[in-house]
Amino acid sequence: MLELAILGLLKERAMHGYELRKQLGQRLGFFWTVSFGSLYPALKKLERRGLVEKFLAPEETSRRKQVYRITEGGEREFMELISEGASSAWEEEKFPLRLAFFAYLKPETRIRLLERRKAYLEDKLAEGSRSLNRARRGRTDVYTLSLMRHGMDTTAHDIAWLEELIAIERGGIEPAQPVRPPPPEAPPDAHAADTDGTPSELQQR
Amino acid sequence: MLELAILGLLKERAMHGYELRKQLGQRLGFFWTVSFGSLYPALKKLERRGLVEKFLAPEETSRRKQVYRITEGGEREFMELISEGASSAWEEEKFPLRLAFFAYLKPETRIRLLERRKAYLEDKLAEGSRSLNRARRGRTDVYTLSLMRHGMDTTAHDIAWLEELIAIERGGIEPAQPVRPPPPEAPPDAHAADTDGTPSELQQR
DNA sequence: TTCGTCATGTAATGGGTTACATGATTAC
DNA sequence: GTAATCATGTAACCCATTACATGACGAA
Repeated sequence: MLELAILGLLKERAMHGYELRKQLGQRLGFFWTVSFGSLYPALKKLERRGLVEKFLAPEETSRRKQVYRITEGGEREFMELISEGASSAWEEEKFPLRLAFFAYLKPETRIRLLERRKAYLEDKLAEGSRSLNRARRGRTDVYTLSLMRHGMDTTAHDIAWLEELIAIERGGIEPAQPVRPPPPEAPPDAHAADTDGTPSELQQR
Repeated sequence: MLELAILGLLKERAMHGYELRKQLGQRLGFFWTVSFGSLYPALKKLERRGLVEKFLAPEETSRRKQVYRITEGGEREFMELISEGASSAWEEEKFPLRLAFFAYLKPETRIRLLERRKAYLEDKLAEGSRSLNRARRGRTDVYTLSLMRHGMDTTAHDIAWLEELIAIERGGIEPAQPVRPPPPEAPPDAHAADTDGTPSELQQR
């Protein structure tokens, strides 16, 4: 989970740990936040595996920022993780993360994943409705019933959202536009790092 | 988390591990499922702490079912866990579980918890809208944007649901009605007066 | 007699968190 | 000069999971 997120963000541009976490918070904060206690070790582990590499920003900035950049192996790993990634139980938690990097996938793959997720939620919904009936026959308390109903509402809403996304994909509206990583590599201007990590130069120039 | 769930279920009636898991799946399956690999050890741990106790169903069933019953200490622990339970980050995951046992709480406590949760979600929503604006200014890809919007929609929906629950509580409609354990339940000789001090005095109104 | 489901457990591992420690830089 | 926030890290733990092992019981 964390690894996918890190690789995905580093794919856009090189960053140091602290910034990585900030970005994560801004983009996926709704579903997901990481603590430094897991971020830094994860970064080290990725480095040992050769999926990311440090490129210490030169003299300029004297502080010990550990700026990381994704390697080719990392790019490969990222693609594998995101397009299939031996994941299971269709993605209860992980799905949003995957979606956040959808722009890097081919349209067919996107559709396939969206459909898969949809099928999973539909199953869950069906199972939920069986449970709800059972619960109604027994005398389940109001709170549990309300909880079940709300869960089902939410799931139905999620399904509708997926359908919308699928329709857009199929409509070929092709809204995708991956953020392009800065040309081959750009160690020299590491100091160009913005003052506050806000996505001012998050795009291609 | 698991402990609260176990205690809550055992409060209704004595059960063995396998059954506990089934119940859990039926009632909270929408949010939550447990594996045996965590259930059994948790049960043992609770027993060591004296919060539940085994009462091997006599000769009758010869199989080695380990039937557990909640103790008085367990009841106390349960109440503590559910009404405050040093929980943090208002309950992202844990809240539904808490709600499932709301019937055991006093109306004021219920309202307090609902309000707290609501406030938390409102904060989150506000923070989300800040993130969304920021994201829109930079050129964030459509998928991330859609994800953010969907997350906010869902949260808004959750808030509305909480408001509804709060209104019901305040309306004094008092729908609460803890599941009462079916009389004596177990084989004839469950002795010990009754399964345990349970909801009879729970529903003080 | 074989299959499904009931029933209990352990060992290894995963994937994160909290709390702590340390220090540089910036803004007031 | 002091507080906030930037920045990195480690150690101890938590809470669960997967995979495995074992076996009883009922039904086809």
